[in-house]
Amino acid sequence: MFSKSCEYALKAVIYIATQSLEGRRVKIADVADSSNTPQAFIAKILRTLTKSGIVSSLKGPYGGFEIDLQKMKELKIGEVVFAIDGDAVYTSCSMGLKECNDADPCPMHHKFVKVRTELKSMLETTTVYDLAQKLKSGKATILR
Amino acid sequence: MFSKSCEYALKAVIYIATQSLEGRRVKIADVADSSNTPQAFIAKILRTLTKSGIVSSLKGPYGGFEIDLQKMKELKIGEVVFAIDGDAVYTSCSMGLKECNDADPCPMHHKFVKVRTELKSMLETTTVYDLAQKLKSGKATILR
DNA sequence: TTTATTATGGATAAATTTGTCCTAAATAAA
DNA sequence: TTTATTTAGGACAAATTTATCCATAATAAA
Repeated sequence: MFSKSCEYALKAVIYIATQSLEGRRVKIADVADSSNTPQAFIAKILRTLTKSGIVSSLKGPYGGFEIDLQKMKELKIGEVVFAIDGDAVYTSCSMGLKECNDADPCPMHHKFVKVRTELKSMLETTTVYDLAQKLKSGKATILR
Repeated sequence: MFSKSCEYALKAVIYIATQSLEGRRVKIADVADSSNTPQAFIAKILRTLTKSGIVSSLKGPYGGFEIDLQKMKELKIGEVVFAIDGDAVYTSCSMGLKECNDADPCPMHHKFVKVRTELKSMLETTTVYDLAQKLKSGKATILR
């Protein structure tokens, strides 16, 4: 569904959000440990997320990553997915056709669009804040 | 969503079905041309589909691939997806957790399951015959 | 101002997926 | 039985994704 990079990004963003809720900035090593992702790899992904304005970063001692409360309440997980995987989830054809749309569809198009629309709406309505709450409350996990 | 191999498989199976409806067995080169897939690669995928019993093959002159009418009416596209990509579509966690289920979910689990259930039901109710009809009638394309 | 700390960035490596090529085996027709 | 045709199978190559490593830049505290 999503690339591995994107899966890592989602975990990282949600973890950073939980820590920001507690007023803590988190280091790369922290993120890697707490989201079970390879450190050097998640570091690279975090760069992308920083450039995209999804998280903010600070170098040096007491530095690290954070997401402010206002931001995480507005931030939809779809934006994280888009930052890493682009618009493939929204536009790509289930059979891999370059162009596939209502006017000129592949055989699966109409059925597939229904599912994709539901996915899209899920991604566009779920906020990072929502998910961070679930993680923080212990109702969900990010490890394993 | 699906692997490229799986996309190719779907196109190939639907194409073979349309030809079987016309009473024609199709050669690998045919399938490759008509579904816009690399020949040697689709050949390998067809082997898997043959082993899985999704299509049947015959060697030698006048040989090729086919799917009988009864079979294509029963065959759900989910079976094709499963033959190539395994059960990832049905079971894999959106955040990549090894285990993720109702009892021990990732933060996105409950929302994701809804989408996945819809996808699953689509895959389990759509037959190859349905899609072959769409292609045959010109209401859909498999090229581009 | 120096030092320790932490993100940034680029080069490179490993793993996986995608794609190609060649030979063998089976089959139908002549 | 021989030949042409077509799938089967395995080895190998290219491309992409995932992952690691090391040097640099920025920052806070001493």
